[in-house]
Amino acid sequence: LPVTIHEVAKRAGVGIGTVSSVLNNSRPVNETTRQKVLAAVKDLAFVPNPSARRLSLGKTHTIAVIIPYFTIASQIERLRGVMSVIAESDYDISLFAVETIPQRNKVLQTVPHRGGVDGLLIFSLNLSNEEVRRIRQANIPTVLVETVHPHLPYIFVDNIAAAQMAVSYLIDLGHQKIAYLSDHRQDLFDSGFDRSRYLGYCQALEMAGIPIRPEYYRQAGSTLEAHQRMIQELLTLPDSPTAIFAFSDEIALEVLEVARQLNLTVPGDLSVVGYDDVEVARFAQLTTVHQCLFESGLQGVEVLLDAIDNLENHQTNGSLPQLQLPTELVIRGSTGRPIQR
Amino acid sequence: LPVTIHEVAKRAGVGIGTVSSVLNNSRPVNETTRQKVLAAVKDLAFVPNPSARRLSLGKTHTIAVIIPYFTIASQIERLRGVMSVIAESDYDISLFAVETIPQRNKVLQTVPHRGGVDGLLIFSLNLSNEEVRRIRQANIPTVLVETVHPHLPYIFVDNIAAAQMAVSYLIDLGHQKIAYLSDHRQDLFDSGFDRSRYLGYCQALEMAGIPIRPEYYRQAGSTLEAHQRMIQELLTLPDSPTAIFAFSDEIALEVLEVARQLNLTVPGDLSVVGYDDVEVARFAQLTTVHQCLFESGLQGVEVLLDAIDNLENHQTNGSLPQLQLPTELVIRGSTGRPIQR
DNA sequence: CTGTTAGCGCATTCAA
DNA sequence: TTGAATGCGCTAACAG
Repeated sequence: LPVTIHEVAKRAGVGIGTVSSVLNNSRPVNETTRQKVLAAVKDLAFVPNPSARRLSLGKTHTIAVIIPYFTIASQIERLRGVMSVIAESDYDISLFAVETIPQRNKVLQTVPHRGGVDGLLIFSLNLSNEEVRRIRQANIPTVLVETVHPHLPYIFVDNIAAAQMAVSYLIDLGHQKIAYLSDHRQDLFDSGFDRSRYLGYCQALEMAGIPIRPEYYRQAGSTLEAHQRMIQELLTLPDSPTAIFAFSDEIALEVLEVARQLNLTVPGDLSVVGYDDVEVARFAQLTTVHQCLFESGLQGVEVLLDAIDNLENHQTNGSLPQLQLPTELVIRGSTGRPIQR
Repeated sequence: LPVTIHEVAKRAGVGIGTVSSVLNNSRPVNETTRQKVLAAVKDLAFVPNPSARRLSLGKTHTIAVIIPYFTIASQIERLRGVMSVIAESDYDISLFAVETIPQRNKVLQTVPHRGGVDGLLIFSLNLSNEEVRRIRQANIPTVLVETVHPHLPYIFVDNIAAAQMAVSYLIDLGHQKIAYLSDHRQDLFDSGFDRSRYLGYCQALEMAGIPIRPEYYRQAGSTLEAHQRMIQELLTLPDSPTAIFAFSDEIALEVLEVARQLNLTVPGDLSVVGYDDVEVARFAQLTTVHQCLFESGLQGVEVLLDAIDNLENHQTNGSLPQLQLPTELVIRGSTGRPIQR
């Protein structure tokens, strides 16, 4: 039932080569015959078969996007950045969300080798050297977003510096008792963000000569209830913190919620800093670390599409694009000077 | 550089037909030669070229998912449902997020006709009869999720009934002054949810003999600030409502926030009901309408994959699967009897 | 049981 | 400027 290039050619009274030429502007065509072809194409509502094009051209016009932590708002924002440039290109997105370790491994083993895509965009996954070796061997352009590897292009945000900036700000406000709230749920794939941010937290404390107190480092519970309980414990410690630096806005908002339940005023009794600057953060008056989420996805595809072009043109660009995106501390109402009690 | 089936055949000392047979179990193969082929495949790390398979089979093994309102948590949850079954199948997902009307129209015109996918899953978009006609003419299996059309299969939630249930619950609690908070941001594509839920709200009031007061119907602002101001206006009305039924959990949470700023107690001064039952709703103790988000996506693909199979086997299943998923009112701490002042 | 051949629909080279 | 022929890599029908 689907109409092919042959039927168009017959209808226009030309050869299939001419039809192809008209459709792709691949060679000059006499204006008269050109119009005949166009008319036939329109009459028959002809659309070239993508599978045939792909086989003939050796190009899929598709990129794979591999995303863990798919439910997290920040990931979606990155993906939106990707889609914003893809929508304007002639590429499609093939989506692979990974939610478990086995799934992660399976996707990473198969997708790069199946030849179903022209390029790979990998979000937030720490790749082993072996995995990177196999990807490079598969000779498929690949760009990392929100994760790094020395042998691959990446778009990255300096989590350590950002965390340090946030905590230093709290210290400058006069806080000495600052806790760090991690979220081990987000570290299912050992992405290392949590470690990086904790490192930045420690560095800031050290620079200020403030000792690091183990009871001020807390991992999130896996259930909402466990999580809430953990926050309560932290806030009702004998020597409870006056400020909290949270792994994410989501966690920070939970802290605000628990603080309310405990009748703690914010920022009077407790200052809270989040991370990500998702939309609700603004509404909740949450001081937070803004990172260029949309932008990171956008830049990621752009680097990837460039890499694909370069591969086609056999341009072996020597240096890998490894970009670092800036972060910014957005100061709102959830932080202030500590009140001495 | 990529290895083809011919090289495998040569290496195994057999014909390409045999290699194909082994790989696809398409016909019986002698166990000895079978092992030889498998060995060659492994040695050469052969992976069949998907483009070639697609062309030969006339099947892309890909489904398109068209999604508006991509940033909304409920959409992501539906998409997760889709991916959960796709991950276990041999299909891939091609993602089309639409954020503007022109984009919506372009995607709806091109994607069904390009032949790049075996099926279409369309979320939350009201299709015109003309658009449906063209889709059916393209003869590509299509399933609607969270929207309906008489001539297409769909997975749907009865918004009217759900809203009516929620508002009736508030009335049963003793509320008479109940407001409905819409979100016109979500209605960029005229999806009609807003209208449906307002209709259910009106029906519940009418059934209870409560007059509908226009000042109790509010549209959300486009900016967060405008939105907040609108909520404030509503809550500080001379004869302000004692209960609010919100279009979504996101809006309901904003109401809770504003109520706090106005020193209104919940549920003492104000009862709030949301819609969607997203994860944070549980944490915020929000009474809300739970709908089967994950499930709706899951069922959507299953119906779609069935439709694709039926198309291949020329089984013209007479009746269109048009399923309605149940909703449930989840009662938490944000609702209670009104306090007479 | 297995090798060979003929498409799948298109882009592109080679003649004309 | 254009038509005809070749190949992309694979599946499936055909013939042995």
